[in-house]
Amino acid sequence: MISIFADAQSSIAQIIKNAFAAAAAAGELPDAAPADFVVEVPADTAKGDFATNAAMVNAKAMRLAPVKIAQLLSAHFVLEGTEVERCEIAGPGFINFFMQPSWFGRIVGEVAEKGDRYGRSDYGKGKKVMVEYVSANPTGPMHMGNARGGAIGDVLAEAMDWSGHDTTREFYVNDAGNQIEKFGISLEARYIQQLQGEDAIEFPEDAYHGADIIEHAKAFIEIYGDKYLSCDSRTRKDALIGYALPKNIDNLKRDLGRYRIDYDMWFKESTLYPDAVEAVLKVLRDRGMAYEQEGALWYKATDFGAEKDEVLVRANGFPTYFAADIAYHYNKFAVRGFDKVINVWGADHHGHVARLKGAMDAVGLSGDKLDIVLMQLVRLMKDGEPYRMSKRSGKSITLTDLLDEVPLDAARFFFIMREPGSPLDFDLDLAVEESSKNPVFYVQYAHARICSLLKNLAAEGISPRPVATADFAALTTPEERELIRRLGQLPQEIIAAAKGYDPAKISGYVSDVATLFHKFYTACRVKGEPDELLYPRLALCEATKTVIRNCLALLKITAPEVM
RNA sequence: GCGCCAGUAGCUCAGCCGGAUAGAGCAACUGCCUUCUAAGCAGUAGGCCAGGGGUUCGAGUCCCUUCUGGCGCGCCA
Repeated sequence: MISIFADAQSSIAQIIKNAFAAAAAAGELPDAAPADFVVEVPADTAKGDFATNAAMVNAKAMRLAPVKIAQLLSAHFVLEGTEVERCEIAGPGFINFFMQPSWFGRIVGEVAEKGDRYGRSDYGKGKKVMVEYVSANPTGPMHMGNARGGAIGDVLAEAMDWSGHDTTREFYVNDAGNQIEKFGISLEARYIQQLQGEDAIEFPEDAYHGADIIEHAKAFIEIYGDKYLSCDSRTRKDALIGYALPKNIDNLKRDLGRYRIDYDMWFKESTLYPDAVEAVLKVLRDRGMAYEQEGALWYKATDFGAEKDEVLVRANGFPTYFAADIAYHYNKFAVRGFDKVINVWGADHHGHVARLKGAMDAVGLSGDKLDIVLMQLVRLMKDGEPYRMSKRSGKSITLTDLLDEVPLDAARFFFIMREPGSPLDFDLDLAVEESSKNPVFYVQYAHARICSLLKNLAAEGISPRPVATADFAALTTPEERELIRRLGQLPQEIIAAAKGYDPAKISGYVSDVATLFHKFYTACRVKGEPDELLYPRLALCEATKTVIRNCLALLKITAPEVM
């Protein structure tokens, strides 16, 4: 069972199906399987707790007006023994259902009973899932895109975990290949410049211009001096890389840790060389998916619908990034046995999606098990204008800069508020301002308000106590009913976020709960009410607190008791 | 040129498998604190859902097309 709320939906669906069968048996409706219908929460909740379009979707096939079908169906509804109190036909043919008061009481009871675990489900049935995210180049600090990818991937992984998947969080460390060579060239140039002056060597245009490279060179000189000036370039670069790369990786770990991201695995690309890469190339050759041409080894991407083939091994003998990536994903599936792998990538990598999925098919695995969440890049805004980093100074806004200026809770919430596919403008001015306009404060405020209320009542010797389901019948206002109905949906919302790869569902849901609580708080008092009203309301406050806290825990955002 | 994503209120965005009067936040204006936190609530104003065709009982949602914006199409990663 996922939740009492979900049970109600399926039980209503069953009532409708039974009615279709009964109406058919009575010769009132055609004896055919009814078209798929939905049981959902109506936009206007005054219309009912649930609504179905069952009559409307069948109007055409059954050659009857929607309202007529609705009437025939509702005549066959068997509501005895269910928690549906009544139903009515409305609008163009909707059937609306109203639940019994005890149903609302059971939801509050469910939240209280499950506590910290309310929202968890076994929907994923323990399926082995990996979420790989950020995987920033270890050649420098992380940028805003990494910050967004980090929040999205991390919350997605949490949603997977909460919805019953065996979840692994992974960072792929690109510590090999061309960019590391470029890293070495950059460090070498700065090293020589530091010792012999700017003019001693020209700094390559396509090398890394960041100030962090100079810092590394200086620190390296502190330890080794000019010892590596006279040796050959290869030895010098290797020494510099060997010094700076582990430092950078440690910094990545430190910065992400500060951002509340802890990985289960840091997977190094370098461990794929040479064995895993060669092995996967052999698989491709054996399966006839690779061929030699002009001294390079090519992958027959065209066999999988691509416009052109792809190089696996360059004419100079070095494998491409693509070859390593195939080996890496082969490892994820064939070696480590993941049922599903989700990669969070910047939208600028979308050209890579189809060919990597195709390559999984080509090596005899299934590209369908690999899903890529493409995330539009972040655009920095300042004074209402796009803010571009200075190329000359090489300075750009890093994740560390961001966290120095913006509260962590706000940053995490901000980055997942928008669905991954929408571009995100990050307003630097607003970020620096630590504005209370940020929706995260709104949610946290609701939590703090509940805590304060509970504290005040405790001071008067009143503390929450178990309330019999039947006693929740006292909660009759629309504000109370709407809040409870929404609380009941948490498990499904988390499943929806996991299923749709959309962390924004969680932030949207918890904002909704906060709104409904604030409305309830304005409309209904707790303190000073007679016991038969006070205790059910107190239980509702407790349940709301639990739901908000659980959502914030999932988002890795703090739930303050006082604001 | 080809491909992917997007275009909804002044701004930033929701809108689930096609359904009931198109929603929220910010900005503007008006109310609500002698009673549990006003970082809140209620209300007013603001819309040719980019344009045009089509499918349907019904389209912001599906199909075609045009326009606009972002990104991608390396023996880069």
